[in-house]
Amino acid sequence: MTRKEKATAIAGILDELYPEVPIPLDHQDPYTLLVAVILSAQCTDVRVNQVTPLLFERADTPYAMLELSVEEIEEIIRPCGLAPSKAKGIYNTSRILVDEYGGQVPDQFEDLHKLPSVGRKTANVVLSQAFGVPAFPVDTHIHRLAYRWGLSNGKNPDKTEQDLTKVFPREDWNKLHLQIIYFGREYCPARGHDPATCPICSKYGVKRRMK
DNA sequence: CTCCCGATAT
DNA sequence: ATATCAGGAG
Repeated sequence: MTRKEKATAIAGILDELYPEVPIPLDHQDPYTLLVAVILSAQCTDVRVNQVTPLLFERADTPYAMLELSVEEIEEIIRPCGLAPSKAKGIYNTSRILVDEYGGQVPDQFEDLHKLPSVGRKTANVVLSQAFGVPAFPVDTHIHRLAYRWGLSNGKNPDKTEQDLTKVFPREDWNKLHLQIIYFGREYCPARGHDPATCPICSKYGVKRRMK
C-alpha cells in the first residue's frame, strides 16, 4: 500500500466520522480570526473562545486595537498563557495592518507570514479559513498524527506539510486539516494514547514506536 | 534548541 | 509532579 493509497483510505474514514467541519475558533471576519489564531498557540480553543469575546468587545478591528495599550491587551488575554508576547504580536500586527494594508488582512501567504507572531501555521489557517484558499496548516496535532499514520517521517512541521500536501488532493486540504484535529482529540490524543482503540492507528498505524 | 506561560488532564 | 494545549521568535 503506497502512502497515497493510505491517505485516500484515511480521508474516507475522516469523511464518514466528520462530514461537517465547523471552525473551532469563534470569529467574525479575517481580522478577528487572525487574532484568535495568534492566541491559540499552546492553548486550547475553548479557552481562546472564552477570552476573545472580552477582547473583541474592546477592539474588533486593527484600528480599535491600537487604541488599547499592550498592557491592556495583555491583561485581557492572560488566561491564554504566553500573554506578553501574544499581546505585543497582536498590537504590532495591528499597527502594520493599519499602516501598510489599509486595515485589511492580506490574503497572500508571504504578506501574512511577515507579520509578527504569524508563522506558517497561523498564516495557513487564515488563508484556509478566512479566504478559502487551499492550505494545510500543520500544528502539533497534525504533526503527531501524520507521524503515527506513517504519512510523514515526523522530522518537523514544515516537512510534514510538504508530505501531506503531496498525498492529499488540494481541494480537500482545508477540510482535512480540521477533520484531523477533531479526530485527534477524540480518538488519537497526545496523552494516554492507545493505538488499539484508534480506528486509524489500529489499521494503518506504523509499527514504529508511537510518539 | 530554548524560552515564552496559564490552565487542565493524567 | 508532569505533560500538553490549533506556535513563534531569538
